This record gives sequence, C-alpha cells and structure tokens, in this order.
Amino acid sequence: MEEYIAELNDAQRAPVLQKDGPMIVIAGAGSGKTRVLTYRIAYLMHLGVDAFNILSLTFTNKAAREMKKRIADIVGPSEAKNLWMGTFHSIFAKILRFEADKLGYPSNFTIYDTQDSQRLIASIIKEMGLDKDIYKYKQVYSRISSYKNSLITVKAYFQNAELVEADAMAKRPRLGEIYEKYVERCFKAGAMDFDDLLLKTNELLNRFPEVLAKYQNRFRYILVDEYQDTNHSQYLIVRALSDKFQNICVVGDDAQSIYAFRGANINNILNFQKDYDNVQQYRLEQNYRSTNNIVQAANSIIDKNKTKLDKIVWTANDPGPKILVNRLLTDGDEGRFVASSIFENRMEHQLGNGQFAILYRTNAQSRAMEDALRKRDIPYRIYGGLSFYQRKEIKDVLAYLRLIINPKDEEALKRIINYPARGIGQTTVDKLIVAANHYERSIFEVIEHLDRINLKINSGTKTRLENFMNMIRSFQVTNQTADAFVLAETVAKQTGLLQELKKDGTPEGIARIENIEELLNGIRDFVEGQKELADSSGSLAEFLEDVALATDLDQDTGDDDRVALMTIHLAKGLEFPYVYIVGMEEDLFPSGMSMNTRSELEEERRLFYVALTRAEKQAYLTYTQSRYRWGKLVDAEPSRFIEEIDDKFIEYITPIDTYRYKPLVDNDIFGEVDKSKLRLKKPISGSPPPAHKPSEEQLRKLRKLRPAGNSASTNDTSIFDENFGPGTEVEHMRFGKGKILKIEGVGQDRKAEINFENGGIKNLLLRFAKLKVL
DNA sequence: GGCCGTTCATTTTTT
DNA sequence: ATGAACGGCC
Repeated sequence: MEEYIAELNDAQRAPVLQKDGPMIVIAGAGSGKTRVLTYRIAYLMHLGVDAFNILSLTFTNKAAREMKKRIADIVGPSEAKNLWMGTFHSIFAKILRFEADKLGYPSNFTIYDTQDSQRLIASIIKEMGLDKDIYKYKQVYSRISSYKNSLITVKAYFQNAELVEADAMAKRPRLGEIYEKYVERCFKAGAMDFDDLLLKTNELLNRFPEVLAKYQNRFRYILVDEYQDTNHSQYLIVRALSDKFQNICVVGDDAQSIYAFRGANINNILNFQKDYDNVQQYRLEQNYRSTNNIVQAANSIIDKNKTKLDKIVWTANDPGPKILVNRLLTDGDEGRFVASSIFENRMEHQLGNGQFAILYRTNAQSRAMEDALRKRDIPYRIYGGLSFYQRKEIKDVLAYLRLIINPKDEEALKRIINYPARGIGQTTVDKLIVAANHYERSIFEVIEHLDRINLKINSGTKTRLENFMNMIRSFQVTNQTADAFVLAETVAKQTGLLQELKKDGTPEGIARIENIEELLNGIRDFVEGQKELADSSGSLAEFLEDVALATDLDQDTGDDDRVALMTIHLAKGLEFPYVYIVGMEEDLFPSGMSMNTRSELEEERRLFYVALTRAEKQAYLTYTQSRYRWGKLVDAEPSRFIEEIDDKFIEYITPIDTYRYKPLVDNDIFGEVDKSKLRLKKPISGSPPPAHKPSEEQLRKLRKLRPAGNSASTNDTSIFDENFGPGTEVEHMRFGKGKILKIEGVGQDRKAEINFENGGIKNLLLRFAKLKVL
C-alpha cells in the first residue's frame, strides 16, 4: 500500500489519508481525481474498513467498473467484489428492488426510459383531449422531470401556488393533472422512470426510519464523484445516508458542472461546507493531462464566468503547440478538414486512431464527420446518439421480455400488441386503455377479463386479443424453466419478429436481424456470467435493468483503435491526445437555446472548458461559414468562445482558396494536406510560431504522465488493424475457433462473416463480438 | 376496423 | 433525415 501512496503528490495524498469525517475535494481538470478516489477506497480497506461498508457513487457504470478493477489490483479481487460502486441510478435501483414492497411496488418493477415516459405522457395528453400544440409532450415531460428532481411530488405541486401559477401563465393550467395521471399510470404499470429511482429512494428513506438506519449503518463510508452534477434529489439521498457517520467524501469541479439542464445544482458543491460540521477541504490544482497552452487557454475561458470557486489550475507540462483554429466553408468541408488532419497527424506522429477525438455540441453534427472519415477509411466509433439498446428492433424484443416479467408494463404492451401486425389496431387499444383507466387495472388484466367487461370489440378482434394473451402467458411458462437466452430466442422466433424483418429483405432489415442476433448473444453472455455468480436472483429481470441503465459509454468493445466521436457532455472524464472541437459557431455552441440567461451562458462556457481540457497535446477548433441545419443551408458566425480565449494561445490556419477548398479527398489517396496552401490568417505577435510537432522527449514525458492503464491500447494488435481481414484466424468466447471470410461495413456497423469450426458461418458485429486474433 | 402510404413538424445536452 | 398524425383503401 505504501508504494501506491508514494505515487501521489502531497495534495492528492492528504484526502486519501484522512480516514473519517466529511471532506470535499475540489479537483481541477486532469488533476488525478480518479486516482485519489481509487486510492482512498483502497486505503480505507487497508485500514480494515469492510468493503461491504463502502458506497461509491460514480457518474457512469464504466467509471465504476474501471475503478473497481483498479482497486482489485491493489487489494485483491475477492475484497473488491463486495464494494458497492455504480451510478446513483443503478445503485438505488438495486436497493429499491429489495425494498419495493414497502412502497407498494413489485420487486420486478420496470424501468421506463425517456421514450417510454414521453409516450405515456403523449397518450395521457391525448386521452385528456388537450391541444397537443400547447401541451407538447416533450416539454411536459421535462417539467415533470424537473419537479421530480426537486422532490416536488404531485401533492407538493398542488400546494405550491407559485408553480401552479407559473404553469397557468405558460398556458398550461392542466399540467398538474397530467403529472398526477402520469404518476398513477406509472404506479399502475409497476414502472419507475429514471427520476423515480431517486425520488422513490428519498421516499423510502424518509418514510421508513428503520430502512434509513439500515443503510446508514451499512454505508459507513460514502464517496461521491462528479459532485457538481448531482441534483437536489441525489443531494438529499447522500445527506440522509451520511447523516449518522458523516464519513462523506465528495469530489468535483464546479468549473465542469454541465448538467443543470437535467436538474444538477451547482450549489450542492458550492455550499457543501455548510452542510456538515468540520468539513476538510482539499484542492487538486496541478494538471497532469494537458500542455501548458491548453491549461492556460482553458483558464482564460473559465475566468469569464462569475459563479465559481477560487481555484488555479496549473501544470508543469511543456507549453506545447498552440490551439489551432480553422474556418471552413461548410460542414462538409469541416468534416473533410478534420479527416485530413487526423490522417496527417497519424502519419506524421505515428499515432493510432484511438488518440483522436472529435467533440461536438449536438449529436446531429456527427454525420458530416462520419461521411468524411468513411471516405478516408479512418475507423471511428460514435458514442451516444442512438445507442444499440435504443434501436427499434432491440426495443421491440426487450418490450416482449419486459411484458413477460411485468405484464402490467403498459408501454411495453402498447409497443408490441400489434407488432408484428396481428390485427389489433389503435381503436381497440384505445378502448382497452379507457377500460383499464376506468377499472383501475392494467391493460393486460383487462384483456384477461374481456368476457366480464362489456366492451364494444367484435369477436374476431377478441380472439386475436386472446391469442396475444395466451402467447405472452406461454412465454411466462417458458420463463419458469428456461434461462433468459432461451426465452429471448423463443420470443424472437415465435412472435414472428424475425420473420417480419426477413420478409422486408432490405439491407436495413438484414442489419436489424443481425442486431437481434447480437442482442441474443449479449443475453447469453449475461446468463453465463450470472451462472458463475451464486447470489444472482431473477436473471432476466436483472438483464433488463442493466440494459435500462446502460450508458452508451458502457458498451465495452474491447481495446479497439478508432477515432472517438461524441458530444462534449459524453466526453466528460475522458482524455485524448488530439481533440477536435467542431461547430464553434454562435447559435450552435453556445447553443441558441442557452443564450437567454447568464447562468445558461455560463454553463455553455463550462462546457467549452470541459471540451478543451479533454486534450492532452493538441486541440483544434473549427467553425464554418454556413452549415446545413434542418435540411437548409444556414449562415453561421464564429462562436464568441473563440474570441474569449487569450490570443497568445491560439493560431489560425485558413486556406487561401477558401471557397474551393476541398482537401484532395478524391485524387490524393494519401490525403496529405498541401501545406503550401495554408497560411497564417492572423499573424501572432511576439514569439515565433510554435513547433507543430512535439519533440520526441516531450512526447515521452507526456506519455509517462498519463495515468497507468490508459495507454495500453496504443500498441496492442487490435482486431481493427489493417492486417485483420479475410483469412485471419480468430477465436470467439462461445463459438470457438474460426476463420474470417469477409469484413464489411464501417463504424458501428462493421461486421465480419466468420466460419467457425464448430458453429458454422456467423455474421458478427465487431463492436460486440469479442474476438481474439490467433 | 385495420393497414399502409403520405405529409407535417421536429433536432441541445442524458441517467 | 425520423416519427407521429392523417387520410384513403381494403
């Protein structure tokens, strides 16, 4: 243990060594906070604290997994296994399942995702006969969500004249009623939405002192990462749980608070000292990640914000090259520039694709980047956007599984009662819903008792409903004996889902079938993983929970070497040697929706700060003169954020022939940018232009400073290497040895046709299939 | 009553 | 472009 402690600098060591009491660690970007958290937990265990008594809340499940692995390396896997570590949502979902009966919920409650919630709200609005142009379901959803995150229940809402007034003023006087109905319907469906996972936890801890006491005694040491992004609901949970022992350690950076839009309250971190007695405060201000130029530039930006804690981030790293800014004509050009630049840097510095990231403000911007990367054959991976589990065909299969587990799940039922089409139309479903509301039963129960209710449904339709019900029931019987994989396979076949996609025959249809196959593989892996764990309970239910709370970042695709594309929000906590921040334009970044108040603008500025501080060696900023938005070419202006960076940290590259700028995509297979066409648009006074290429020694230094475990992917022969292709012999966890017949597709859709010795020919999506090159 | 094609509006960020 | 809503057709 001592040797690990010795790795830390003084500032990092102090919070690791303080065993008890409340403490806050203000950690600047790149200052090693994950390391502090990791070592703190390991050290607590070293001092004899039982892993069972430590609760560690992280921002993503992936972060939790990595931290756990690191701790296991230090203290041993059997010890680390008992740590409770995960996101607020996943940890408290587990606790809620255990305690569900106290709240009147079944322990197999469904977790509604955003889409489920929004659909339910849309249907309530429709049932109430309200004008859908005034009551926009998305807006209504976000109102309700923010109420829940502030612990404003339906009752509290109606008692709060101000809120009622505000909604009435906004021409939505019946919002409270929608809220009320929404909550009832969720309850009736045995479903909790994302916000409920926190809200109901609060309810549980408030209403049942013995339950609170139990978890207070259990979680004697609590650690919270990214504390600046906690909302009121999360704040209250943490306070309640830590109240008895007060061994609470929160870590965060007010400058990186970027989730106010979903209820995060920056005051939680600003006021932490007032919440507990004798709070020890620590600051991590030395940045190990980025060049001095980047650190200084980022500081010069965040200086423009008024609301912040005093903190000076500094670094001992080399100045490094300046931040390069480029103006392009259109978003297409922007993509081509980024692709060329990556290509060029990759050649010049002998880098892997994994060293590059392209960050943007909105998901819609990814397309232009994708197109350009594809043309250059640069492998990439998009994070976020439409994740695997959000695809229609996947959600359809999952809806069946959800309904089997919880027949009251209304959204799942509505989704698949007539898919594949079986002659049960909207009119019938509407009648069922009316009856369900009237009798205060679930739709499935109404179908079960059709003969007792006088519904105007003709006999043909009645038969079809009965058939549907019997099918679901038969699956439930299957579920009693078969494992989740067998069940899911049965569902995919017997419902006609696969058939439906097969007959469609388009490439998309085929891709969908393959997606379903991969889902089945995923379920099989999960089931096998569960078999090893003796204490696992309802495995299908658990799988569904994992899926509902999975982040796209959680998808572990192994150590592949691809350029990362993601929104800035998703990039928080990550780092890359080369970072391209694209779409630096007014109305886009800062977003046009966030320029109304100073606090919104400040959040955008923090977002820019986060983006810039992801970069280790080199940052690029690009903007266009016009870009396609909503299918139209719109004029764009450079973002105010570019001007806010102190001039001495940036350098403009802009091609002379802007108008016809097309970086030789089609003619030049090597894709080098002709440097004679580049010139400085804006001469920098003083020092000469910085060396574009860091010296070998600088590179070595930078590499050395990267936290261990992060640089591994660089040299590994990954399955995405050029020499991985037809003929390569591979091994699959389940199918065994095989030979690749062909590879096709790009990005997320890249797949291989493999002839397995024992399993025949399979088509596998490379992002899921864990293949080992032999 | 249900099915299927067309039209219209819609895109900030996410557990 | 994607999805929800509408209208014509079986």
